[in-house]
Amino acid sequence: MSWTDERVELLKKMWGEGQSASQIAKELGGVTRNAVIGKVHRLGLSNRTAAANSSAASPQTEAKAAAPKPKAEPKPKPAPKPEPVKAEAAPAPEPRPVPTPARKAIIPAGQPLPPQPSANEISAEALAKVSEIEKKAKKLTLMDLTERTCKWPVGDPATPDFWFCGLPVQQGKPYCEAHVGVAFQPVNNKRDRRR
DNA sequence: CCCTGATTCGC
DNA sequence: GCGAATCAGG
Repeated sequence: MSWTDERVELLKKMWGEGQSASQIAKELGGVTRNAVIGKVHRLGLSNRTAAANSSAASPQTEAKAAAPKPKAEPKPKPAPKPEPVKAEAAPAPEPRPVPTPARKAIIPAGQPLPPQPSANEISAEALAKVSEIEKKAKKLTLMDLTERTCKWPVGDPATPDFWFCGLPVQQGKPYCEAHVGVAFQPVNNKRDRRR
């Protein structure tokens, strides 16, 4: 793949939007993030992190014209416009989005899969967070899972409505932040006296 | 460990 | 000019 005009433009656009080199590379396809970064530099773009200048007055005259930035593209994460049109059937706000008992042969990565907060009491906070997250879930299928996609199962595996969260996992864990929250809930009241 | 960008340097 | 390898943070 070569840097056609279009590709360069997309690169510029995305870079300007603050997308990471890897994301840009993924979008462009056929190039690695290194290629993207290299190009960015050659294009004279680059460095948005220049704030790392130590107070030390370097001999290098930093004639930096950090001014003309008509770049008025706030492009933040716009308001989450949840469609008023909600699913039908049973959006059943289960108080217990408890995963499914399908973690049998599923889940490739041979991850721990400890969850099942069934008998556990999960904070309403966490639950709310989870249901919230599930809206953003990428709804991956088993085959789409990778070492770094949240493997939290949602729905009934015996149903076509079954999928895995798929959001970026929290480093190390097999789940995303929200799911780690409910999955690895402290084993609290477990230390009941046995005596 | 994963991810980010920055740089180098052979091609 | 290109980008893999490598470097340097987080």
